[in-house]
Amino acid sequence: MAHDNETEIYRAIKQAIIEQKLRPNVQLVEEVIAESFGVSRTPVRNVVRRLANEKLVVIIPYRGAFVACPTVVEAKEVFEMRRVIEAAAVRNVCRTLTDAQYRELKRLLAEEHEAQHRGDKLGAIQVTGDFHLRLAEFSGNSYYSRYLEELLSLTYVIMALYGEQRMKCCQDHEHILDAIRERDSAEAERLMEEHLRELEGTLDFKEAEDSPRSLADIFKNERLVSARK
Amino acid sequence: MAHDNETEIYRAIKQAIIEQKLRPNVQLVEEVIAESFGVSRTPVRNVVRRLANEKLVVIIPYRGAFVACPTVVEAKEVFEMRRVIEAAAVRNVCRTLTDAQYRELKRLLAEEHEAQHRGDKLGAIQVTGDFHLRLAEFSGNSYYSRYLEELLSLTYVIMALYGEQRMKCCQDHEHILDAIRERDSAEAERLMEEHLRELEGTLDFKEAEDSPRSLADIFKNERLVSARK
DNA sequence: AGATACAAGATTGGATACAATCCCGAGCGC
DNA sequence: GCGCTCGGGATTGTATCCAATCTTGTATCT
Repeated sequence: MAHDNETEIYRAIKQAIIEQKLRPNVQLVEEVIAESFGVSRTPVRNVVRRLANEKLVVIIPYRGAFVACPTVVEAKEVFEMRRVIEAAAVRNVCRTLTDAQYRELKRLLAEEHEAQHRGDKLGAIQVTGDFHLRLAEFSGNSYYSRYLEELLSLTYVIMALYGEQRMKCCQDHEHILDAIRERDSAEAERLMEEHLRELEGTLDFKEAEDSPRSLADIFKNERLVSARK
Repeated sequence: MAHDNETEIYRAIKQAIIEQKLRPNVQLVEEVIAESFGVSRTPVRNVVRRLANEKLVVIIPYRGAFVACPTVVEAKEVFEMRRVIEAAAVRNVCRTLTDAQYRELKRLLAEEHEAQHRGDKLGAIQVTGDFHLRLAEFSGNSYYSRYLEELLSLTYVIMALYGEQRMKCCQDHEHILDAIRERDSAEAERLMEEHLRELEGTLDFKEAEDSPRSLADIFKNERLVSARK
């Protein structure tokens, strides 16, 4: 597979969702995507279905595929799962981290710091995600990275929906990496969970509690408003 | 979606793999499956791709789809992941178990006991899986059940490959359920991890260490055999 | 005026036809 | 006899075509 068409389309759509070029609830019309990539609908369909499996888009039969719009409950599920998986992953990494891996993680933190310094929020978020993902990859169990990749994509969408844009977790990451370096798995795990809890804590679920999730919800609210008048 | 064709095909293939009617490394020829279901290749392709995402089959481009044949390393990854996920799930269940849920789990244990008593190994294994899956569903976080369903299917294949056929975990399950009933989350978690470790321990990785993993390996062995003659 | 029935447009879902790729064996040259 | 090349058969991958379904706009009836 020299350079796979489907993979290319997959990455492009996923990236567009992550970068918020494709906002939640936006419809992904197969033919439009197909034309813009110069292929037929078939591979696009495959990619969309794959994204649906990862819960990044929602398919409504005979209606279309829409960028997912996670509810507050779903968002909390994602973060809980991340805590479970990443805590276990970081425990593993404490046992196995090599010097080369440490340097790479250190490099990512530097990148993150730099991106944050020059105000590149999108870049900072991406690098942050890469840090977590790389950590999971270093855990020596492919499932950690497989599942985390899915959860990370959803995290991006969730942060776009409910998040403040300022991130201040650079310190957290350094502390985690230090603990790993010291082989202190209990502390590393604790820091990781705390870090993810903080990240979840920066989200504003209150205000967006009744953010329109589906069109039906929008109509429901409309009716209530006019009934009250 | 009254009764979805694709879901039906998906369940059938998955069930066949679980029941070992489709053994590891067997090729899933799209047209054959399509004909036996009276549909075209299109929905079959979708199902096969989905199974590939779940690592239950492996797709080799322009060659075909084959029932997965997990290596020893992959098998250990699956069990490690199950420990992480199910430990967390059972912790949650300790906080939220209702009477109705308890009765259902109790009923599953009775079914398991009965199936084991009449020597229905396949049925016992299935019910055992249902117990674990139901537990995950009761955890209140859909990701536990989503991921566990995937890991369970792979567990079936792994046990078919490396497993002794006798299972003796009925007691384990009852102890776990008791601990949950007592709201003793630490104990329940410990028992669950121990149970999964025991299950992994019954597998015989040594003997099957060099079991053929891919078709290429099979062919390689064939050649060696004929070369030896 | 409001509601309902119907038709047109748009989009997806599935079937079919064709192209691309791989495996394998026969034939050829050395 | 051995290796290489080329062609046949099988299977997957992609494009295209038609059917099924949903949405929306319009006309008609009350």
